Amino acid sequence: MRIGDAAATAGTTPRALRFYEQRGLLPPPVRTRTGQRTYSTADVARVKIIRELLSLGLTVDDIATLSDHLHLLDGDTLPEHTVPDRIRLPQASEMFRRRLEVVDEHITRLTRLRQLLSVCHAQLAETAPPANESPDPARPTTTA
Amino acid sequence: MRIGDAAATAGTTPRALRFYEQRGLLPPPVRTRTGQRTYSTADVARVKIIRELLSLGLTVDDIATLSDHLHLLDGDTLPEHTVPDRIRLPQASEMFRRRLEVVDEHITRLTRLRQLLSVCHAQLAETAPPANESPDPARPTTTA
DNA sequence: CTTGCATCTGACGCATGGGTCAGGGTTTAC
DNA sequence: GTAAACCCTGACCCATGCGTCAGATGCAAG
Repeated sequence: MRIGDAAATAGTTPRALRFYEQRGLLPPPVRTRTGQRTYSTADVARVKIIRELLSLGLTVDDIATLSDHLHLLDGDTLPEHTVPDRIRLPQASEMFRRRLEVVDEHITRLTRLRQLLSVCHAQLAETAPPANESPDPARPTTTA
Repeated sequence: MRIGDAAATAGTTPRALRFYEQRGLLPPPVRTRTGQRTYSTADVARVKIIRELLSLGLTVDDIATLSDHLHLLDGDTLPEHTVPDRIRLPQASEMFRRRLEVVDEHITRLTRLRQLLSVCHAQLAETAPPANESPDPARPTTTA
């Protein structure tokens, strides 16, 4: 599978795959002797995971730090590629901790923002002719 | 009050104030006849609100759209400056609705991410020699 | 063999929220 | 009166996550 198909299958673009590779999110893929990248379905799966993590708010650098442990997620079965060292494990663990803190903080902030927006919205509805309003959707759908 | 003091009082920099002004978050301030900007305490209050909203994740453009309604928040008492029209009210209301949706979505995503991180962290702790771990911080501190 | 799409590398572009000069006037303090 | 500190505008710089072009090959089809 060459880069175009791989990218399409993963729901992204060739450019993104090269970018991920360059930034260490993806192992350097097997090349044909003429230099064309070839990807396996495992590679594609990994790309999907990467996209998921990005969409969740992790940065490229975060994911690069994690790249040797991505197999902990879903069906990703790619071998570790950059470093086999256990030395970075505590570091990764630290990163998780810090990330968790940041995420918790974000959630807190967003919850406050939500409240604020909803107050503004309500006040606006009072002073303005009611156009088309949705009844206050109460609290965030923490259904996840 | 000139720009330096105003910025310092609001906890930011002169550059930021000029930037907010340029992007329509702040009304063009009164100038001395030599062209220096002067700010009132109301202006400063508004800057604080702007910073709060930014820190909550609103973009500059969002806040610009809201700028005529910022007085709904806190003690902001600046007059509306760009448009007195009521025409944009429904639009602003729409914006609030959409923003609320986006925020809710973010909260949902972040909550998922949080869970994911916490799983990874736990698995890492299993396979790795326990260096220095914090006991799983459970759920986001929704203390706000 | 030739056409035409896919791929290669390298480099510059975009939006965000400002930081940081550069080159020149203003205000304040001694 | 003169230096220090502040302010002015305009312009370029940073990191992120790619998009987009340019010029050169590669590959599959007729």
